[in-house]
Amino acid sequence: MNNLIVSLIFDNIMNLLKIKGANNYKIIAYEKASRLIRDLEIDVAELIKEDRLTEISGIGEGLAENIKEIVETGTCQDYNDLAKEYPPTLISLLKVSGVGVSKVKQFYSEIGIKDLESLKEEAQSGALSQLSGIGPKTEQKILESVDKLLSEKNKLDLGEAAGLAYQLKDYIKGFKEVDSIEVVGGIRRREEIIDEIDLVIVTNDFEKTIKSLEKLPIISDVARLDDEIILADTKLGIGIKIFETGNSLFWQKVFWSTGSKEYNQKLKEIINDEIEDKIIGTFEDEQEIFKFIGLPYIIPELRDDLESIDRAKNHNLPSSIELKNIKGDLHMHSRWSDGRYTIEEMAQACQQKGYEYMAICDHTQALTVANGLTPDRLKAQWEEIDKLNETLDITILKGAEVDILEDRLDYDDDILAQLDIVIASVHSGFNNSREKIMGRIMMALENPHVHILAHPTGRLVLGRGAYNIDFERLVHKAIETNTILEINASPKRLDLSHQQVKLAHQLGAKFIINTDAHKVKQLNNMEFGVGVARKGWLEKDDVINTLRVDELKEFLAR
DNA sequence: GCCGTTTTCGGCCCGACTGTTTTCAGTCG
Repeated sequence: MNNLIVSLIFDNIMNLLKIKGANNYKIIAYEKASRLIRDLEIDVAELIKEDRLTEISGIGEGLAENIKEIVETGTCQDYNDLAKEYPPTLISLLKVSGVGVSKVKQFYSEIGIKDLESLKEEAQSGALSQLSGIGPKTEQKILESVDKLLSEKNKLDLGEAAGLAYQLKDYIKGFKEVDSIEVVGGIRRREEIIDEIDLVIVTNDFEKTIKSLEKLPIISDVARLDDEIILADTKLGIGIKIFETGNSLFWQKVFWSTGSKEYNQKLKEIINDEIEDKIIGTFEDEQEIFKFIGLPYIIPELRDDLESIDRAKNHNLPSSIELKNIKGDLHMHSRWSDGRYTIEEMAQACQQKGYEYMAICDHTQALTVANGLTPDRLKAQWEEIDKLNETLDITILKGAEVDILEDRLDYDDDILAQLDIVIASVHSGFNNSREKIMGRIMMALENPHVHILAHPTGRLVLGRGAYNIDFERLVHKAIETNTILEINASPKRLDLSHQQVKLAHQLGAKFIINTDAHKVKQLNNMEFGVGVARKGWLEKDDVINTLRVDELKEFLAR
């Protein structure tokens, strides 16, 4: 539980150092350390105990001292000093689109703007465009972005929220007085944006549990709402709601706190009073509750889609795809472009997951910022893949994530024809007109060598809207050209969304679930992609990376 | 702030493109 708070404070230090205008390498050092600590498999407290912090490359004496201080006290002097100089609320301004360090400094020093609220006021009054370098267009753009950020305040994407929730679950599980705990609510339903972490616990000492929670550095405040509910605030902004219940009612509580409000209302309509009165016995699991009320089991992912209740009544629910059905991951990067691990390291990790196959799809030459591969470097990469295929117990496919440029793909057809798998995607011109961006995507879909359209809409969860696309037209073209639509499993993308998956599925599209991993750890994001597929009513056969390796090869050779 | 030494300092370093503004800050994977 310590890693998250260390990472958070280092992020804050990094941002305040940027605003202060500190040495860039110092900033990079904090940024890197924050990432290292966040991705660490074990708790930093363990490393401190064994005096091994500085064994991590990137953590020196100075950072190690700060880490120790944070683990002991929840903060560190370096951060406190910076926070005295610059209000930490300034960091939120850096997220505003069109605003960087220099504008934050300008806003703060010239008109005292120190948070999103005051920036909104000044932009609304027109005071912003009076400053040098800011015109009415920038002011308007800032205002729009600030409104969006304010509406997203204290919300996290599914990946961050679930990461925190799982850590909390593990931590609370260790309390002696706690018998059972489960993550429920939006995280269990696999909502893409989470505004509250919901947990159900069975504890025989409510007060003691609250006291233990208060000790956690990531938690800023714990309060008791009533006999059954604990509310807590976190330093990540998101709130936590903990439902306390007795042992005999644990699964009922899990059941009722998983569905959305509207969903539970509709469910109650079909559960008559007589049955409801009887749902007080002890159940072994949720399956038993569904059996008791006379419905087939409805997966948590569908418990905000009212249609699933009607379909359940008619015994017409899908046989939803499961994580264990996934046989391989076909979109990941290596050090050849902007990934952080070698092909061998990625392959070993995929092997450990029990995958039969994987594909390395590094970026192509136009994406210079991501060290995209020229055809010559691509061919050199093939030699490495050939060698690994001889020794490893997993099939590595040769692929590329080819950039969809203005009027062509980033590799010629003769190169594309030699690849096992071709993924096409847009990484430029996000603001193209509908006509232009659709023309580019249509061109890619029509290319016979392209198997997959990756992150088809370009949206970022809590970050950026989709390109200006005509989604149904895109789907129809994908079906016509036998191109697979990607469900990008990165919780920052979840692109397609579950609503789009449901629609495209109805239209007849086929899908693939890929992680787009740039690091070994991101291969774990597959569960979030599968969540989108389940929310989108998909079954195993709708998703091509559930095929066995020989079936997949046959499919790709088409 | 970290690292690696020709061991106590010097090197580390995305960069082309966009858009609004009038010279440069912000953006992208």
